[in-house]
Amino acid sequence: MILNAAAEVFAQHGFRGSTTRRIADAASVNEVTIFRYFGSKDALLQEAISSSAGTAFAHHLPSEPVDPERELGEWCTTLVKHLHARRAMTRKVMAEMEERPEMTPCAVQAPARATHELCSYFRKLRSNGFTDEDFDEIGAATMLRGALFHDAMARDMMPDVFPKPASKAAARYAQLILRAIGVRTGQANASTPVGTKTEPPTSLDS
Amino acid sequence: MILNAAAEVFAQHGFRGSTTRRIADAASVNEVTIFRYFGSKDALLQEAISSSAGTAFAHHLPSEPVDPERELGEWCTTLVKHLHARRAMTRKVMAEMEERPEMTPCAVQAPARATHELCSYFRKLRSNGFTDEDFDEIGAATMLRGALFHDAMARDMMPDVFPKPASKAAARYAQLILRAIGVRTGQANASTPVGTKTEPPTSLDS
DNA sequence: GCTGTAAGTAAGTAGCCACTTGCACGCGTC
DNA sequence: GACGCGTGCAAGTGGCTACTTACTTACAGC
Repeated sequence: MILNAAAEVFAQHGFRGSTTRRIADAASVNEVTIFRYFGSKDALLQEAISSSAGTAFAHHLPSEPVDPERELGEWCTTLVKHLHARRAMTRKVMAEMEERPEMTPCAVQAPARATHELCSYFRKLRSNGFTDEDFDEIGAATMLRGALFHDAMARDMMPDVFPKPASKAAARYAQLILRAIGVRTGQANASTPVGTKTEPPTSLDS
Repeated sequence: MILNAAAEVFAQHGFRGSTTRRIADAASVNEVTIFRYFGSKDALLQEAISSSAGTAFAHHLPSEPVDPERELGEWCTTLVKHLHARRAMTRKVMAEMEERPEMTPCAVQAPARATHELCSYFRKLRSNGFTDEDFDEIGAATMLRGALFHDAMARDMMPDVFPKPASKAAARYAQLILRAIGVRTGQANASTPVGTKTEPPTSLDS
């Protein structure tokens, strides 16, 4: 399908690098077919990107918290996987924002929804007595989302400065944010599990 | 100066959008001069980017913590300003990483140093008795850096989901991470200051 | 005044780009 | 078998791009 091919080529090469020839090759159609269907490269990529961004993140936080550490940990882990799978596309859209601002609105909806969901979960935590602190849920939600976003986007550029293993990092961020808003978590605070010890931070640049 | 002009054009338009003509115009020199000096567009941009990334982040955390909330808050605030000022360049470098991996190494040094500095500050906090928890300092440092990075990169794309005002967000992240690692902070936990109340999160999508 | 050097100017080359045109082929319908 | 329809193919257009060449101008030191 042409749209999928266009989205993949865009994720790899960005707007200017997504030549109609490359997209046609990736979609195994003739270059002319693209213009017959979509009229122009701009229209094709616009549609490809928004249809690709439309693929929503399905996993939801429970409406009534039961085991915050587990629930939030799982949610964060799947969200990071989702973000990581789309990191190439996200990077390109963010880089192209200044030149092509018409791309952004669709790309922004998903993260906005996620932050919103986090906010109301945090509020539920407070109203259900998991914490008695009067914390700022927007700040906490944004901070957690920031950590997840950063991990998904930047880990492959500089793997040395991220907590390992990658599969457990998201749960650790979740634990930290729960502690920050005064929710008691099971273990002390995520000391490194035995056998997968992270190297001492003094050797970061090795 | 040609290098500065090239860095600016690249930050605005990315690699493929940085035509030698554009750079020459921005630098107010003749296009041919560029080739006489640098030989090729690739060489010019490579040099421009690494020289621009070389501008280090000067502000340092104290080697002996005294007032963690203030010290860390100020450090985070200036770091976010620094990241924010360079956000266009950072976005482009990240987007171009897959196609031009030779750009990344220089862009990665600064954030690695910052994380490293955070780590040792956190360790000092523990050894100096500001907290008695056995927290994972790499996780905490990365989380904080992630929040700052995310704020600097994404706030202008989706300002609605970030804590306001922007100038105080960094200090709030700092407060949250301190709470997460068990350091007592002055006020409860950053309830919104009177008069700049953030809107209720239910109206996020308005 | 001569010379070397740094810079500008004008023109051109070869290649890629988005996009267009015209024509051919195959396939299902009536 | 005529028709419409979807698609492929070949070729071409005008514009941009990196980069080159050949020549000119301006200035500084001797």
